[in-house]
Amino acid sequence: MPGMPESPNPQRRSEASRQAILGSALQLCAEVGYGRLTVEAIAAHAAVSKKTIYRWWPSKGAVVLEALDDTMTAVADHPNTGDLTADLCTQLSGVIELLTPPSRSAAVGLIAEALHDDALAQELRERIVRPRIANFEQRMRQAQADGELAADADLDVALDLIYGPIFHRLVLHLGMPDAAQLRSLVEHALRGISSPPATH
Amino acid sequence: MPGMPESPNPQRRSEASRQAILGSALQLCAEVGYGRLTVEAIAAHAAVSKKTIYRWWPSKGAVVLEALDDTMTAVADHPNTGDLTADLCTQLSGVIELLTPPSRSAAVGLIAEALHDDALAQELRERIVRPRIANFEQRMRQAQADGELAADADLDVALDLIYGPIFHRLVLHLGMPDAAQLRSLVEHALRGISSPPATH
Amino acid sequence: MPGMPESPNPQRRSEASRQAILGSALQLCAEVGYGRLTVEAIAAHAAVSKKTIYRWWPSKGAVVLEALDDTMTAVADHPNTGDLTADLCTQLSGVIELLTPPSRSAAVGLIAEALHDDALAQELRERIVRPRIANFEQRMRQAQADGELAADADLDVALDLIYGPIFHRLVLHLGMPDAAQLRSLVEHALRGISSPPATH
Amino acid sequence: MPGMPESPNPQRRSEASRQAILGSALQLCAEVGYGRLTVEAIAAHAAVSKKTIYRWWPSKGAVVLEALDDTMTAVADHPNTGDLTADLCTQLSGVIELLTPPSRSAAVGLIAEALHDDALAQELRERIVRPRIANFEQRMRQAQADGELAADADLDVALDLIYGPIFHRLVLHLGMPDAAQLRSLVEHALRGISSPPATH
DNA sequence: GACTAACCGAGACGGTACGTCTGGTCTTTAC
DNA sequence: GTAAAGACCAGACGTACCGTCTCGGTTAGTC
Repeated sequence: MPGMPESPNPQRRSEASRQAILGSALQLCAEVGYGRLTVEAIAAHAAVSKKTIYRWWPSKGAVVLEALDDTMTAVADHPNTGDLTADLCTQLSGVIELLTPPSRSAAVGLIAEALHDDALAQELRERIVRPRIANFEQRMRQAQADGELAADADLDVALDLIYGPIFHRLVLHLGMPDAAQLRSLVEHALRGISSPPATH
Repeated sequence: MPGMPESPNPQRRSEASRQAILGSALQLCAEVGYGRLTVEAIAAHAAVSKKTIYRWWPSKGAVVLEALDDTMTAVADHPNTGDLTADLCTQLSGVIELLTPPSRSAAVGLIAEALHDDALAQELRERIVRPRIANFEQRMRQAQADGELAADADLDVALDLIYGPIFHRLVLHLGMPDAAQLRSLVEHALRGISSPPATH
Repeated sequence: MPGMPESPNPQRRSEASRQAILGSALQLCAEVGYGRLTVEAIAAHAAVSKKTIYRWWPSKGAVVLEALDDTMTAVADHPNTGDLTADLCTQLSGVIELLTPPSRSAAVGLIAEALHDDALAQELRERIVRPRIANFEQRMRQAQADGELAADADLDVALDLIYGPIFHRLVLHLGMPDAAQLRSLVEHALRGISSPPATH
Repeated sequence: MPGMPESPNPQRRSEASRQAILGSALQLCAEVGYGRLTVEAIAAHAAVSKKTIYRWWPSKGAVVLEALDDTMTAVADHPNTGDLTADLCTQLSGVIELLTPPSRSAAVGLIAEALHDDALAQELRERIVRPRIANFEQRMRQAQADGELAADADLDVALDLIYGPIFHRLVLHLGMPDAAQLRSLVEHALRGISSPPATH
């Protein structure tokens, strides 16, 4: 029963207010950073009542998430040029851009907030993450069909090995990889999943 | 000149208060979660003046970081049984335990806060992360000496491939791997770094 | 443009909160004394946010002053039985009661605070003191019209001679006069002002 | 058993510290006003430990009282030129000077504090006020002997009528009298006490 | 001349209250 | 009946002083 907590009538909702709120959220997030972003400031900047925000979203995280979801549709999708390694590097570069710089990135702010807000975490996973994973798997299966990737490659492991390094570096503040490092990481990861590991 | 910002005289510092504060921080963090942890509550629980906390730490994040650092010394160090894969799994299990459950884990709270606090991020990296990386590299070099690992394996890539999956799953809320999945991940990762990838 | 510093909109003010705050202030003042009265305690006792107090009053003194003003309207007014001496004694007794005991009297606490808070002193004079002086002068002019008092008596001097002794005794802790002493003081004071002093 | 609470040995007391403390108290009081005067600031300004202050005085009020007592000895004593009215005006002018301006006067600060500190009030009365009253009565008795004042004049009433106006004006913030007003007040007061009032 | 008691400076400590800030709810008024 | 405006309760923030308490270092007075 998703969408349940909306008691007010969504049909009478002001689309103008919604747009103003989402836009203000992203803009302010870029200006002062997610941490210093407040519902108060969003309301003031969007010339909207705080009540209006709380009527439609449970928290500032939810606002930013919807804003991000809106702008991110069809962003960071996997290209398909026939060269899997290059395509993955391209897509990963897009993801890195989304997360840089961490202190001004709405996505990073959202990730941080979701770490102690289970409801937001769930929304983040279902609305933002899952679709990208699906898109990733689709591209990988294409690669298998094209013979670029072993047919028995474990796509779950692939996901972890390919995307892990970026988030590992993000949360431990080890610096994002440059293009060469990124390519090296992707190549090593692909090599790791190309066939089942030898068991002793 | 690290440690400089301490204007008060560290020699006259009350060790009892320090212990009470760090202990209370960890306990309350486990009880209510890092997000709902407050300096006020730490002070009350430790029977300590708020001033005493602010005298020695700049923020609640710094308190939790020091608490974590204290308790984590010699925790999560890399064992050496001669079986690299097993040892890595053992150590990774320890790390996973530290991060579970996310909403009650002090480490996860700290990670979240560091994402929008550059000073804290630096402290986190230097005091918590760097020593573990050094320990990891030491174990890996041992493995190379033992012939368990290719002598030319890139240890930076190894770090990303081995630890990446855990943090990837943490921040995108994909669930931590169980023992079998963990072993599979480690095996694939090790396979990925065992030799330079074939370039086409 | 008096009352200017109120930036919030006074029309939307909650009268219930105002009453609760003023009532709590007086009650707590009587219980613990003005010196130990805190804004924090007023807020807690009135079940009101501290912010609400600071929104409408600049200090605890201002709160107590308004509370006193509210309750004191039409209290300590000058009776008119046709016997000036008796009427003055009656009114002075009322004033003495307001100031007794000094350590529990809101009025005395206010007087003490106003001695080092110029803004409060001005409020005290204009809102509390001036109206009583006006009332006093009215009664005295009535006495002049009735022939009880010399028509050329200096009412400013009268004010000082009649009320001075009470405040003199209050601030130097010489004890308040009993009824007989009070009558004696009033009689001497009236005698002093009944005609211009002989100049040598 | 006065002087009892001094457990430390007064013989070993540092006179230099005592002087520094009393001097700093008066100076800071003049600079920032009694209300903003703190024990902390006195200690810092006198280059003295807070402990040393609390060892010898129970409160900041006691410090200021002693400082005042020290400097006020032989100040504000009653002159005797043979002209009672003039002498009283002279002495009253001295008192007024001590109380002006109220917000910077140590004496006024002390008066304010004593209004909610009974112990301080008692000290104030016994060490500062009583000696002045004795001195006043001595001068008045001299005037009676000289025939300047009726032999049966009530000196208690005289005290109230002569000093009352000043403290009345002080605490109700009505402004201090100028020389002419002061003389007028004194003349009226003296007239009031010159003989018992006519009773109807 | 060494001993020893205690006063001294310095300042960390447990506390209390301050006045400010933000979060999320509730009320009022205009459209 | 929805929305803007904004007052409200709640409570954490970081600061200022309070009065108490150790610390060494110094300075008497005693042996």
